[in-house]
Amino acid sequence: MPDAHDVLFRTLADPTRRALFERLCREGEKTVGALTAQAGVSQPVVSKHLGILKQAGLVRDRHEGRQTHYSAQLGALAPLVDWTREMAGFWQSRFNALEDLLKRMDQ
Amino acid sequence: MPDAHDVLFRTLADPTRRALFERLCREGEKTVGALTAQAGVSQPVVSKHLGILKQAGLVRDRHEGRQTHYSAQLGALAPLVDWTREMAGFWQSRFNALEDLLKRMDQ
DNA sequence: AGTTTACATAGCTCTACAGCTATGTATAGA
DNA sequence: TCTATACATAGCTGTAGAGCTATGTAAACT
Repeated sequence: MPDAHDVLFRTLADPTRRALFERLCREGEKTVGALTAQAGVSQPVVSKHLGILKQAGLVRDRHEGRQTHYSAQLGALAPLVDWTREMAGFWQSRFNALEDLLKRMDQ
Repeated sequence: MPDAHDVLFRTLADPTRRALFERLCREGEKTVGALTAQAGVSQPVVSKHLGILKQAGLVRDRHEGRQTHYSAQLGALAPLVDWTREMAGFWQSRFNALEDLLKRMDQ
């Protein structure tokens, strides 16, 4: 039974799938057709990726007639942020190459 | 040519490899032997994973006699943090399920 | 009812890669 | 120098999964 980090990393590791998620983040809700038009892969492949993103909790779907609208669920990224913070935390007292990183995280 | 995000996500997607990186973050510098003893896979596999982590910039190696000491390079996680922040940014004006996330990121 | 459109599912192939064992290389010790 | 130790590399096998085409399902339109 893979943990939350596992699912997130594995889901986002595929470039095509990550690109779909990024588009949904940037441009908001999109239909499968609209996503397919720019994805560079076939419609079944897009549907499959969206299914995997949905399983990971990264997207929601909304049915409207025969269209399905997908949208990103940003909250699902929380475990990833936590993991990064945790790794950074372990290191906090060791090096200072991480100052850059912490500056980024704290904005 | 895969970009930095691609390399990071793909590198961290493997559980065995991510576990190695996590141990190096938690416990600091370790030899290949010490890592192998707890990894649950053979020594060549550990060496291979460490090589991949090194290529991704996530670890450094230091040779001392016939031992090789590996240590985590936290700075390499920066692109991942930036990516997450970017995705969050795109959404900032859309939903507020992300308030949780931003709270975490800003500490 | 029949057709078209939108998406999902099924079934296949092919490649990437994680794991193994065996071997190579280099350092430490006898 | 000969052996033992520590790690890296080579070569192989098995499997997960990303892509495809073909087909299924369901809604809109005529």
